[in-house]
Amino acid sequence: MTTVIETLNQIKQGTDEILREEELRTKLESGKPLRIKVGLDPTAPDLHVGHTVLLNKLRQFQNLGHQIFLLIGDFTGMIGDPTGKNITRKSLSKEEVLENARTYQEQIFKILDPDTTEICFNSEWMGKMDASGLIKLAAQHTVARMLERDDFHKRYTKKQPIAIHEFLYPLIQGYDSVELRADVELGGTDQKFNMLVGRELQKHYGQKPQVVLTMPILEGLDGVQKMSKSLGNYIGIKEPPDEMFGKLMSVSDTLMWRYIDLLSFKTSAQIQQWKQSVEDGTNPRDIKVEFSKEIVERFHSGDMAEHAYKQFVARFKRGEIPEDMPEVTLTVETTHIPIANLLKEAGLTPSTSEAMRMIKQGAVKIDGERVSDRVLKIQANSQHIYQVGKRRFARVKINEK
RNA sequence: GGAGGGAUGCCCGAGUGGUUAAAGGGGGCAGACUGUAAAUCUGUUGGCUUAACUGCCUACGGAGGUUCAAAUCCUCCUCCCUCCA
Repeated sequence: MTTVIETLNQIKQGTDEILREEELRTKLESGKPLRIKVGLDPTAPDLHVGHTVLLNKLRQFQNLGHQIFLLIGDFTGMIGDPTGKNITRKSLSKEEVLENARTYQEQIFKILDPDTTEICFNSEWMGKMDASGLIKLAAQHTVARMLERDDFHKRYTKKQPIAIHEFLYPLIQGYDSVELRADVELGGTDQKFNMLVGRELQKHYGQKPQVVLTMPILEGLDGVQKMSKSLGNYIGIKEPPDEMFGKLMSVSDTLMWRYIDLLSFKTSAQIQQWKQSVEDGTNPRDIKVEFSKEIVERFHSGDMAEHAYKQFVARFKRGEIPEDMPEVTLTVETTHIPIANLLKEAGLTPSTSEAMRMIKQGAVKIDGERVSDRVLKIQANSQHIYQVGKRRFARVKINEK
């Protein structure tokens, strides 16, 4: 029989902050399954490894017998979380929201247990709320307190615009906690403010305030901004093994420790040992390989992880041509096609000008042979392997019309 | 309601009539090197085209106008910021 203290310690591991810990303890002591809320943005159905930091924590709660509520913010999606960009998002249609939700489930149940996961939409109650309800809700908070929120504060002091409706976002998110009667809400550290508003609102509506649990946010591949699809610095959990492995390997030697801390299931003793061995002269690359294999195995399989590793070595250490590559067939009007046009048509470069540049820079190879002639014509009825840079390959077949 | 300031390429940001496809930085891409798609150094970074930076097209919030010539001047419009009320 594990004690509440042990459970609490287990939950605390890897978290950024728990507000307030005593309250969580009291809730756990009640012995009842807790209602755990987590909010999701309906616009980005592609989950990346950054999300899994949070999801793994949710899974842990499930393992302890608690109930997860995945709240899809389809109503709040109309506002868009004010992240410093004053772009008004276009609202999604009902169908799009449902479609996105379905994609979410598909991915999320790779980690969560469907039996104790409930999916809900905040349009359910927000769609019904009328203007007077909204005013009542808005009356629960003050402008000064809103401006305490870090990014509002920054924008305000930097004289950047803040639209009134952006203030509604935290209020609605907070109100969701009221509707769900949440005991605990989980989110990234960037959600702290919104989640705290939930506590306030729950008190106003006569509920016990939820415990707010924040998880660290994983930086993207650039090591600076948070991992997100829109910034293109992410590793998606659905990505093919080779791609996933490569991206993990491209993480810088310093950033890799952050990834390991947040994503690896290795014990902290093991991680400590890794750090020590690098200090003693082990090549960080070797640790990165170990770690990358672990992650690829988690989302694919051990065999695929091993295979991805072998491919990686072949391709980047020995400069070999990969096994799989896209096959493209082009049909040309004449007996030949200029190389630059071919590269564009085959999708290896976005434009012919770019193709010209790549040739000039020595990035283009045909069947492994570097191309230096910018005006090279490729004969029709031929098939070759074309390469641009180290990572773009295609087998292109040219037919004459 | 009044007064003033601003909108430039993926992002930030110079540029106030011509040599501006537009300085500089960031990011991206490529090459070299290597221990990896790390780090570092170098190059490159609108599109189509040509033997050739050769020619053409598109571009400085939007629409007009002045001029041989406009990102730069004028008019109107849209959006944003500041101060006053």
